[in-house]
Amino acid sequence: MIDKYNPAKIESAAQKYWDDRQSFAVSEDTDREKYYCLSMLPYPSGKLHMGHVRNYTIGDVISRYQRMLGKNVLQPMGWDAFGLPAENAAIAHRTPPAKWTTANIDYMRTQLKRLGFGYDWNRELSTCSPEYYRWEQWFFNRLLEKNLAYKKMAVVNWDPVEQTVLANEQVENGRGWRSGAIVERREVSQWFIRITEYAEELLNEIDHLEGWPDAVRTMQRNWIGRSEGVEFSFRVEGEEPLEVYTTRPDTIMGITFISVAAEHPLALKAAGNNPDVAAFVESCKNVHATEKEMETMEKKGIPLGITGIHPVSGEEIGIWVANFVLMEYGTGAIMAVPAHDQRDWEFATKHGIEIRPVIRPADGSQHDFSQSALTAKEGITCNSGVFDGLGCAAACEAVAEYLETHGAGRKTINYRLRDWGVSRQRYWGCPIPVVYDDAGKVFAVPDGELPVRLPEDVEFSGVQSPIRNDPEFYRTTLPSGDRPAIRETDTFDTFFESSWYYARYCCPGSDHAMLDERANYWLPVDQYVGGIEHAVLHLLYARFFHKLMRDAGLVDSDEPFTNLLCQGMVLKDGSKMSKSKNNTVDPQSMIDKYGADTVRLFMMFASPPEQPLEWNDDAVAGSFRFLKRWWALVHRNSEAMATARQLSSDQDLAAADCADREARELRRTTHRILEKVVRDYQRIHYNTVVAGAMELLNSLDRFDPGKNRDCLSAFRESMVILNKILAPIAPHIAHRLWHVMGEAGDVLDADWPQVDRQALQSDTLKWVIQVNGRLRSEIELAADCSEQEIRAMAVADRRIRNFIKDAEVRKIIIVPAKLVNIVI
RNA sequence: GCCGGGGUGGCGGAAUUGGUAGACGCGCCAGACUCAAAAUCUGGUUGGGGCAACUCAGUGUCGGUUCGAGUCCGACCCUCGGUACCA
Repeated sequence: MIDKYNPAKIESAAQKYWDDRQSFAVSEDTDREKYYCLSMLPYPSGKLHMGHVRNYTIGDVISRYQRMLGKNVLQPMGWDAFGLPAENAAIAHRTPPAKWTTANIDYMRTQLKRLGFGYDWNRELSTCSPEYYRWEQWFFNRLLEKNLAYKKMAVVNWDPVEQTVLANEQVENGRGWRSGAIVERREVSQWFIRITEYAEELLNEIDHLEGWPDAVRTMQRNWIGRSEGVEFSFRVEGEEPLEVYTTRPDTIMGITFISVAAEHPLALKAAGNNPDVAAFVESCKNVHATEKEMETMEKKGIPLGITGIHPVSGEEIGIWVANFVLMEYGTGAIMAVPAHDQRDWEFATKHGIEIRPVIRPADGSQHDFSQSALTAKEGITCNSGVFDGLGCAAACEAVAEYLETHGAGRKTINYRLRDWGVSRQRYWGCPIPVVYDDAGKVFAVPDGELPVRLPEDVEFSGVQSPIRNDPEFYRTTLPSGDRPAIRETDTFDTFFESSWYYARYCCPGSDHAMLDERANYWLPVDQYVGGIEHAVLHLLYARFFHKLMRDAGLVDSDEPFTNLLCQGMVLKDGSKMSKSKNNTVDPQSMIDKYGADTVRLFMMFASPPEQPLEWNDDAVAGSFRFLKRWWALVHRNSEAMATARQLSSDQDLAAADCADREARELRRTTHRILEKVVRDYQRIHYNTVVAGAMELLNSLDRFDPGKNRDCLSAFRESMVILNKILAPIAPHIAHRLWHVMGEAGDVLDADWPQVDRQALQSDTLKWVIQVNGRLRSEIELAADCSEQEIRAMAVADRRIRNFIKDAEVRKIIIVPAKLVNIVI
């Protein structure tokens, strides 16, 4: 009677085995090639969801495969533990955020261990621990020293009922998510990091990130949003010159009005004298439009009653305030050319402003300016005086040069990217380590006094950050110690923590430095695995932080992540699993029912890692069935395996020239599959790896190893290969069956199998015969047939003769070892 | 609008550089075992026609290149994701 496959039992035994031996603890070893495989760390929300399981299984398969290739593999895990949900839970359950977070971490850690992921738990970190965030505060001091961190006023979402700042995600249709009150835009002084200083490098380096998906690279390029143009000014009577930015200086002679943003100083000043303008400016302030509304929003505006002088023509141009001009981009003011910009065209048409064409199509065709603007940057300038008759590119140059020589403007490069605002008016985050004197002057907290600890034993009744009302926290003294000071009560954006954790994993226990020399052994990360939702923010901030750390002498690489894999979503019934859709499947219930190996196997088998995965309960049962069949096969043949081991040493296997036809056949199948599996492991196409393993199991199931010695050793060889190719995906059962088969050591550290090219050779070849490119017949010929013989045999085939009949054979194409195409 | 994926059986998905379309699995059908069912095993399973050998059609649509196209080129349709009054 064979032992029944009992996943719960063998999985906990395997996990204990690895744990006792510290199988996944690694250290620096310059003799071996290192491989750093990293999965994005989870937010400890309570329990794992299927997206986590998929993400971490992919990472674990990569890690275990790389280990079998002989590399020194680091795979760490930790917790992105600061954040808003802890505060919400605190209010709902009257538990301090720290307690709630720690309990979640403890539970989720047991879940990760239950899934058998090969993490080096000695490196585990939690971003909410003072040992972690003190280095973040220390690094902030370095940024302050370099003037890469600064304070300025910035607009926030303010909930007037709750008297608190809201994150963008907490604003729903312009209202606070909890209070339902209309959200106001309020200016608050906040900390910023100068990411724009690195915009050029962040953009240029994208070209070299060849191991990243194109989608992510494109998104980052668009996010940085570099554009080349010209900045110039209009003289305004009694005012400072009005600066505008344009990417189309070639259309400068077509300007018929100027627009400024509602927050622009000229608009605010005009609002002081003109109630209509004031009303308009006010109406713009309260619009917190959703994307959909933005799309269809009407172009509204009102004249300010002042004019600017055109820098070339000297013409007086009316200045308007318009709702579609953004204060945050460029100079907050634009030159408007309705003939060649669609928004300006719509605005001019509505307000009866002149549309003055200054570009005509290069092909001589006519454009109907009463219908739309001519926006293509291909054409010839006209009605433009000295700039007439130029192509757009040449005209841009000419205008830029004119403005420069006349002192009215200059070429500039503009970025859409803004400096990174890192202040959050929240409790559950890393305290920003500064204090203020009574005049509001900023003082850094000296390195020696770090960390500024976040009090964890807090009463969380209302919505306000408890430290704002906690004098014990905010009352302090200046670094000099001689005067009272007020401590900053804002905390860092949690993206701050997740921007450098990958480096900290390399230096566990380092309590004298943020990073030490170990970081340069492991970095950069060879393979990063995570969700596409982090394509821009997290991945851009982490790249930025890496460059900051490089320039602070902490790391010597330019980029943190060499290869990036973004796994697809987990779907159920065609849509993303989510609580709101009530279509979630709890991973824990699946693990309890089938075991970790089945869940891992199904996840890898159901679709390629980068594609979405459709959850299917029946198919999970199919994966379980496969593992049971494998289990039974190994146990059924354990005696044969023992005999095979006695008969043949490894050398015999490698040199096996198998006289037996069936043994040769099995070896051919095995090595054909192995060749494919090796390619698919490298391509990270695990679904076809599993398909290959299933095919191999099907062959082994039908094979009789007892026939003779050749069969026995071919069988053992194939069984060993099957175990090895499944080991990264279903590691527990592989571990157990490796020992059942009596193989030495752990499969975890077994060598990756080599394809035996000789085994792929065959005495005969199957040829596909086509007539005019359509499959018509097949023949099997000796492998050493000459081309002439192949030709003759193909034409002589019964079915082929039937197709050729008396038609003339014009050509015969032979694809070596594959097919013959007869053209008639 | 722009950018990036993706359209292949009843379903999830396979198919190096153009070379046997549908690997592998799920589901379904039939059979074996069983008093019966479950489990397990064996066989079948793209659609149409035919008793069969066989034959015709077929990878979103239309056209093209080629001895040969799921794969390459052109135009279009659908779908998923991202993103935007960015001047």
